[in-house]
Amino acid sequence: MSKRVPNPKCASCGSRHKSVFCSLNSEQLIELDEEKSCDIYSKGEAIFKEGSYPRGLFCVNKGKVKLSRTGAEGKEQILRFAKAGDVMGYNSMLSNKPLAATATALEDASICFIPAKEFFSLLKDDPRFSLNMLELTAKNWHTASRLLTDMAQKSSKQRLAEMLLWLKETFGLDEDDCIDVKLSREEIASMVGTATEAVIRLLSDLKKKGLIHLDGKKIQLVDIHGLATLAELND
Amino acid sequence: MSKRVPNPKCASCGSRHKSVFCSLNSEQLIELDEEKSCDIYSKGEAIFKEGSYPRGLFCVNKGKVKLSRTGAEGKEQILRFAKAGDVMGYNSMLSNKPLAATATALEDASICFIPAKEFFSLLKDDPRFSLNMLELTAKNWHTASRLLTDMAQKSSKQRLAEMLLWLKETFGLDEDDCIDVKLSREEIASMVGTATEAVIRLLSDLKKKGLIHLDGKKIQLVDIHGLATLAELND
DNA sequence: CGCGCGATTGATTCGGCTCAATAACTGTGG
DNA sequence: CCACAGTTATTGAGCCGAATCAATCGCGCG
Repeated sequence: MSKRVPNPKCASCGSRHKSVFCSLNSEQLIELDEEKSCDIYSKGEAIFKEGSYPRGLFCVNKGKVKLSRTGAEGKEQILRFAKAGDVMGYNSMLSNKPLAATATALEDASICFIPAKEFFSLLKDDPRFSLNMLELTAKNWHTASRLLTDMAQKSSKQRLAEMLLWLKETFGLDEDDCIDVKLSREEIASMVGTATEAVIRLLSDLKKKGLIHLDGKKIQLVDIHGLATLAELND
Repeated sequence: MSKRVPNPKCASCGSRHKSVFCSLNSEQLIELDEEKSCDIYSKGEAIFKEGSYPRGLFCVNKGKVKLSRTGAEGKEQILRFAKAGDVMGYNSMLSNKPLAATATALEDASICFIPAKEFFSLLKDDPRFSLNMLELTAKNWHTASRLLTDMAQKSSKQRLAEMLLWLKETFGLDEDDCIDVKLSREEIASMVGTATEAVIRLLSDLKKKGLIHLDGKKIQLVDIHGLATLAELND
């Protein structure tokens, strides 16, 4: 399945400056290059699975990844996404708990792997890296607390509108204002926390109201402000 | 409202060894004692409010605190609780975002306040403290991801059973196997993410099934294993 | 002892889930 | 390049959990 490939160099990684590794010096980057490895995962392939213990940190070099959790009846719940420059698996290593989520490639992706030893050595020796990681985990909490509140209090229509805006923030829009990621209706449903059929009906509803346009998996955001209003207020 | 009181000493704080401060040496503890302050908040009083920026870290010395967030229509959603030894407000400081939650004393509480400067100085100079904080924020994520999945997928009855077990884990049981915290039905509802009336009906349901006993605000857990089964499986 | 908020119960409504049937689409091999 | 098989998307009907609204009860507190 996954295929080992030559390491891309951290120093020339376009995403480094937006990542937790932004503060590393060239010496640290060279060490990282020596210790890490890199694999290609094809679309749909699992990078790691919830419940297991990771031996290191995963960092997305290229591609899009969904992080999801399997609920009581085997139903998937998407927790977040990762794209180039994002790291995964750190929560599990830091808390010494099994991985809370499964990571799956949404498209062919190249993922670097940094052994735990190297990760902890950075944490111990570089306070700036520690602070970056703390900032990252703290932001996660901020996002999670909002999601939790929304999930508990908002209607599925509001949540869908919100998720569309979230996808826009995460992946951006292409030249046609379409959300730049391909997700199945089922995957959207497991973000919103509802049934696939409901997503289809709600999307078609939003289209009818002129807030979005649909063309297969492509979702064009027509009225972003309208979506935001819908997500906040009721109906 | 809140009343400044003489600082309790960190070194003699019964909760220190279970807290993020467990690794501090006596010198660091003395410095902490000098920098911090301590206030008494009475039941129902707000310790801090979501949306504002904290000037430091809050640490519960005595008492129980709920951390909640106000949703779109002013409805409260309880995110977590804090008790002696727990710290609050760090996510906001670390991510430089406004506080995501409001902290309210559930009973008269004594809360220490550690100025941001001192907090960041500890983070910078003591890698063990950084690691403790990282472990804490990472565990938060683990909990939040489970809550999120449950909120999205489980029935309100299952969530209620789960919350009762969660309260047991957090606050423990008294000599009568009653959950050792007093919450209104409304507060329970804003944990579970449902309406007050629903909580009442569901609690009475659990009582009928012999899983719990009720006596006013006191909730006695009769069949913990049964509750756990209910929380996991369907109905 | 009475007031008022929190708790409880009942009736009704509605959103959203489930089940079922069809249609559109994707990739695969002939 | 087309036919086929297996998904994935869509639509419809019916049902159920849970929210809402309304009324009463009971307990704690002043």
